[in-house]
Amino acid sequence: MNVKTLCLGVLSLREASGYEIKKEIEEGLFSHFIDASFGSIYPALMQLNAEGLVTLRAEEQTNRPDKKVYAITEAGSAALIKNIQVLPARDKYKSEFLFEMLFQEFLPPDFLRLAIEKQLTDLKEDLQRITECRLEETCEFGSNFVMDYGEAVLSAGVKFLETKLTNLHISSVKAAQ
Amino acid sequence: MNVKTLCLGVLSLREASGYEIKKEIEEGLFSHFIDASFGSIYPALMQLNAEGLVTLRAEEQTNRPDKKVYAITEAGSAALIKNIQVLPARDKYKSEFLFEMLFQEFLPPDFLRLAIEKQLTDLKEDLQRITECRLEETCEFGSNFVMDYGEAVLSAGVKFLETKLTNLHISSVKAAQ
DNA sequence: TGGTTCTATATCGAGCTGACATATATCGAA
DNA sequence: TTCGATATATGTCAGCTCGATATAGAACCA
Repeated sequence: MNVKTLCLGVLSLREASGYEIKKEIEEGLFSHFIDASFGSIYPALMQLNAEGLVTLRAEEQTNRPDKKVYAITEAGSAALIKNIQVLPARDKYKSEFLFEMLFQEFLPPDFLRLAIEKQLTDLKEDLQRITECRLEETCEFGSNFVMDYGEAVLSAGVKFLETKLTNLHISSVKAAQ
Repeated sequence: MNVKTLCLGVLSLREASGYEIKKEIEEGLFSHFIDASFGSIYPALMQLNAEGLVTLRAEEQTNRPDKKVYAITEAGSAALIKNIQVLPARDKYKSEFLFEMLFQEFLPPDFLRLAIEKQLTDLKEDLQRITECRLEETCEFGSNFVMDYGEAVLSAGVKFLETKLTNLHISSVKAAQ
């Protein structure tokens, strides 16, 4: 699965500019399970346009570069549907946090606590974003599935880390006594 | 966090060849939260060697290319400890599965079930690998933290998907009646 | 008035993946 | 017994992606 298919996915919900696609990926429904940068989105849109899978309409704006609004074509929809009918590749999960935790014996206690608190904040932000997505009633069939899955997994992480933090607190109080 | 730091991390546990590092990343403790290919591991090891962060010993083998065994140096350990004392970047999670689920209204019911079953199998395989890691008593301070976190999150995913599959079954039976 | 953030497009070096090439050993199935 | 698959073992390379950077005006707050 590449950025081109991802763009087709976003454009199948509504037409959008490259900038708006990036925002959808960062803040919207897609944010929990996919990422892409401008450096891959813009070339992908140009290619999709060349292949006839999207159309391009330049929206004039006073004193700004034209907003290039892309819309999916029928061929694009067909390509999307074809691309998603492939057994999904294994999830890819990269976590510097867990890497650092593996070597926590070499970390100063204060830093350890700070790192765990950051991870907790990140997870809670993700959960918050899901809550916001639920309020914006854009709910298709699949979006509830995705949001419920995300909520289940993220909540489990939050619960685990909160317990760990409490234990850390207790043991540091004990050590001080 | 790059592949060089990752290699230092693995080598801090025991000396290993590039091939063995890859295996550790695929099957061992690191598998839950990091990935790297030969195309990045071999160049990383060469660079680390050039920088004096690891040493290289060629182990002769009959009828096979020499096994190049790398070991971390003191400078390497220092570099590792320095590199992990940076607040971790946000977790990166990429899931083709969830992308497909978002558009599940366009998927044939049989494929939908198959995709969910594959995801479930993948998650259970990950859980199984954690169980195996627990048996091999290589447990450092941090490894329990990492394994417990992984178990918490993966179990939540499994539980969610099993419920979904049951519901799918019920609704397809109802539809058949 | 000045600083920060937002809208908006685009490029590019560096890093990484996934596929391929190479070579041998081992082990089960046809 | 032969054939294919899997495992050991190192390495290259095209192509994809990230993250930083460039550009530039708008909006907003202090």
